[in-house]
Amino acid sequence: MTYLLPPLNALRAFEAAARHLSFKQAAHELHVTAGAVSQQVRLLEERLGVQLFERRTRQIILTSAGETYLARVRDAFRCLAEATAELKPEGVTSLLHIGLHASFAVDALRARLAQFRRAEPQLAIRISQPAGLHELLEGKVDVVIADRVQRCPGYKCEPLESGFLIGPLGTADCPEIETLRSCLLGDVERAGPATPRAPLAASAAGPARRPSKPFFSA
Amino acid sequence: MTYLLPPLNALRAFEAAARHLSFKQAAHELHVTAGAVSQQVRLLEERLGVQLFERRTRQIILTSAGETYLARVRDAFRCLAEATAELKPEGVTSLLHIGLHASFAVDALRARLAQFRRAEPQLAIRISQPAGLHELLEGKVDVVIADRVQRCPGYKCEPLESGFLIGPLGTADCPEIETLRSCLLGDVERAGPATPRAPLAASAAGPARRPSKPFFSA
DNA sequence: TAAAAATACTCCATAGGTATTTTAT
DNA sequence: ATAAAATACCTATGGAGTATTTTTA
Repeated sequence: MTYLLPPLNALRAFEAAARHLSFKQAAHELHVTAGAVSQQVRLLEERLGVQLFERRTRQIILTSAGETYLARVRDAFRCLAEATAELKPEGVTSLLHIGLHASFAVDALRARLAQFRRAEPQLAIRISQPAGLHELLEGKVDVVIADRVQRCPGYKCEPLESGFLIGPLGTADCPEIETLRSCLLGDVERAGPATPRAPLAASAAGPARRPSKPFFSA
Repeated sequence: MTYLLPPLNALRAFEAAARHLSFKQAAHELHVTAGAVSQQVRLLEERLGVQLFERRTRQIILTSAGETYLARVRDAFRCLAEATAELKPEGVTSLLHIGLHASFAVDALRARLAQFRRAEPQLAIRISQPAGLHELLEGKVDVVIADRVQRCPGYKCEPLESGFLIGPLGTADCPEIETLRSCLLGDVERAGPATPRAPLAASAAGPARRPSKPFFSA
């Protein structure tokens, strides 16, 4: 009972491209370049030996094979996404993974994060720096703290004193993130003795491209 | 409508490991080492923030979370595998991708392959060398010609004059492969003028680990 | 000419290998 | 003593970036 599967990452590229009928838009969604999507799709087509798209100038359209394939691939992905989403409740956000944009000094946030820890003592916290929208999108972190934001469709983006807290839309499910925001804003009363509030350091560094390493180090 | 998916390759490792309840067996199925599977599963668990296996000595067992997850992941994979399998008929084996083990000289097979081309003139053929079970399992080639075979569960393995032709079990669906085997054996009459038969060169080189490059070069 | 896709490189992050350690049978 | 899994370290491949070309609206 061993499944014979095509390259799964290429499938993702195909699915996104087919949904948007555009390599460029797919690339935007996946946070990669159009060239990467083009490559992956071509790879998939070669592997399958089936043409999935018909390339017109400035547009792509699905072949009939591509159309039927899309439907089924999409079902499978939805299935995986749902299964994954429903898996979490098991450990009901016992770990909050916070991503910090490169432009933030961890030290400057230390006091406020300590406050947050006291407010949510049962919650484990992990900090990763640098982190950007990438990491959020890929599920590597649960929230990102950044100074500036370009575009984050599908995400909730709330202003802080200086910077923004970007998290998943369905924050209703995750009150801890609201608490985090409160702590970062400073208007938390119920959280132990008031600590002197260090100002948020927000220097304007270039956007961090990739996380250097510290993900999942522990 | 953008899906949030965990690393898909790690999912494959998990699925195989969960099915076998063994990293080692899973590694064998996936043609990687046990360490690789171990890494991938750990990565997945960290990413999900959920323990999927309980590690005992010399064995692993699924946590309840892992069990429910397995069921759904397996469904999704089956869905993908079926969709992919049913996709081919569209282009009804218009391209046969033949993998050649490193120990075979392409030149020695040239005459017989030419015979095969004449026998199946409508069929496009691609040759890749070196190729091993890997490439077959991963779908990079449709058949492999090798001199020796260790273990290939789930594959049809037929002897040639010298060496073996290894292909998918359901060869009933693919008469072309049978024709190929006939040509390689030499007992083909209906295929044009008889050509002098070059003997199969089968030197015993070490097993080729990875394909150097020529896959999908055209 | 503009805009999207194809293409040809270059690079690096990560998947995977090797070797070693751990642990319970 | 053995066999499976964990782990550390290193290598190499595949995926992604940049730059360029192609094509037609």
